[in-house]
Amino acid sequence: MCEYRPEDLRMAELLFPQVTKTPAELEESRPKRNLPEGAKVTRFAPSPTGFVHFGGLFPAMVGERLAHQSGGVFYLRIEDTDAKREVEGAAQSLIRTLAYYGVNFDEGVTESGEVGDFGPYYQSKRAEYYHIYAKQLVKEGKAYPTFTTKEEQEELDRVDKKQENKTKDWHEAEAARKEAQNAWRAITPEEAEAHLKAGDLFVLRLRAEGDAEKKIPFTDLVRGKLEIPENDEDFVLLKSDGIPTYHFAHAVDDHLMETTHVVRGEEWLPSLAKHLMLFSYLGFKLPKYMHIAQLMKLDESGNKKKLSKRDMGANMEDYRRLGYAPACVTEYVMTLLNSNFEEWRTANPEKDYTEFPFSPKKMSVSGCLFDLDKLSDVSKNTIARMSAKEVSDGVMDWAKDFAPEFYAHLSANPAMSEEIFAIGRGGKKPRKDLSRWSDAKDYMGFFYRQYLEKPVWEEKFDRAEIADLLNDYLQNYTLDCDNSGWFDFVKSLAEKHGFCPDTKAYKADPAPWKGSVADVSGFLRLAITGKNNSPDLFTVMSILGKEESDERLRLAISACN
RNA sequence: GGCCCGUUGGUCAAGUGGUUAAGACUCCGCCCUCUCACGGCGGCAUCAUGGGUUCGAAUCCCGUACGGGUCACCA
Repeated sequence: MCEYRPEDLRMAELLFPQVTKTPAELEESRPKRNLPEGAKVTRFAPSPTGFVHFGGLFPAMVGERLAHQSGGVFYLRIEDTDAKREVEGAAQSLIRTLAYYGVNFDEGVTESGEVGDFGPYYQSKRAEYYHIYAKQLVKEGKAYPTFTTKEEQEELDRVDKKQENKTKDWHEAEAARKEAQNAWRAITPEEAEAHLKAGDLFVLRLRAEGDAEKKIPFTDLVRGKLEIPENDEDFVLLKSDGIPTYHFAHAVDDHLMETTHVVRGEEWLPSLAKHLMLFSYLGFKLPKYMHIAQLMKLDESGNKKKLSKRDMGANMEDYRRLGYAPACVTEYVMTLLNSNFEEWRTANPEKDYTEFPFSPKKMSVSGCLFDLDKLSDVSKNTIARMSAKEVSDGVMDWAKDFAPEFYAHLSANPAMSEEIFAIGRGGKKPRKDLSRWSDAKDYMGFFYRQYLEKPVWEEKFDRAEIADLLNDYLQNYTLDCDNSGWFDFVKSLAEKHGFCPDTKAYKADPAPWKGSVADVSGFLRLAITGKNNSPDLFTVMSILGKEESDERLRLAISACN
């Protein structure tokens, strides 16, 4: 078992003189999870390079659901292994944004610091652990260093890899890779020592004994059975600054943190072979994998493309500004995650979405298009299920930050705002007027005198006639009755002025009439709300009160001239 | 270019060898109705393609096309 070759031992000492522990000793000193059977441990492991976008909320919610629905643990690990790309404060804003959408962590990096026994949860603080395993791999002859001088390194840093890939000659690149791989594999401890003395930098590479022609059967929890070629690439484990690459960090961290289910985007599928090899070389138990489909958008030429950070609507902060309630967004994400969610929702309108039995197997394998229309629809339904208070609070909360003037009106009389949002709420056929908080002003702004528009009368009616009618109404109406009593009054008023009280009769034979009761209601509506559409007029006037209604009628009458 | 993954209406999709190929969104029409919103009814429109296997294929196999991903000391 411990039959190491002397040159490998020598190499290990040369490269990692500071490492004294063995993996076994390390693991002995680490805590172990003690979770019930079936409890899943998942993580969200972003690199702190910017804001959370839709494509990030996706896997985060999957991990959260999986863990919490099984009584397990969901933790946040920050993959800050690339100092060059790191953005100041990204981790904190990410935590806040996810919390806003109800994605909360049990463990890991939090706003108030690190929580949990399996830390550190910043990869940049875990160098010690990576080096212990790295040294072990060198001892076993499964890893070797390749050296570059500082100058060569600077040159490499200058290359824009993305650009290079576009114009690359793939055959040439592959041949060069193989050649370099073979040359460096033969490095002796003596050569390494000379490089180290010269101050050269090294990266540690895995000695990959794989054959790309051979396929490994693999089962992904989302995608089912897959065939992946064995890894034959001596990929980098440790960069020249001693910090691990994603691949190595993934293996070490998810092993030590006892992750049971790795949830990540399907862009990782091509590197899965590397991870299988690493786990096997390190003797780690392989976690279950879920590679979830990317969210797509339509580009100019009509092709689907990965939704990127730059895209409009990708930044989760945008949704707050645009007035989408977090509950609406999570609801929409759930419909994308599991297509039977909508059916479940119809059957369980009052339940929290966390009660839905989420299933990885029901996730789509092909990337779906982000659909704003659908989001709006889901939002309307979600808001329709909320209480008047929730809606009123939601609108106010939004307006406070993004429409201060509107907020001033709302907050001056929150009770009235709640009364307004109570219109048509509840019951079997609730109104669905709002898909976003920002729709509120258009919908109910007219309640506030400042937003009341001047009536624009229809040309086909005589202004004097309208004024006369409104005047008659003003002198004789009462709100001291119920809706149907009020409408009976409107009908009688209509008839008195030569308007048909029955719209059906009017449609059948309009000739004897000036118009119908619908037109009369229209005059009143325009006078009271300044608009052609509004919720039920009687309710609107009741909320406004007799005094304000009277005043508006007077204003409208004077606008008839 | 190599490798991997995918392809059911405009969008999201159900579907696992026999279905009139669900449902939701969008759009259109009608009904309800004092307007709007809601609700009800109806309509448009789908198995990428060519070969097999089978009594029978959206479903299984092979090829083709198309789309996506990936091939860094980025994650």
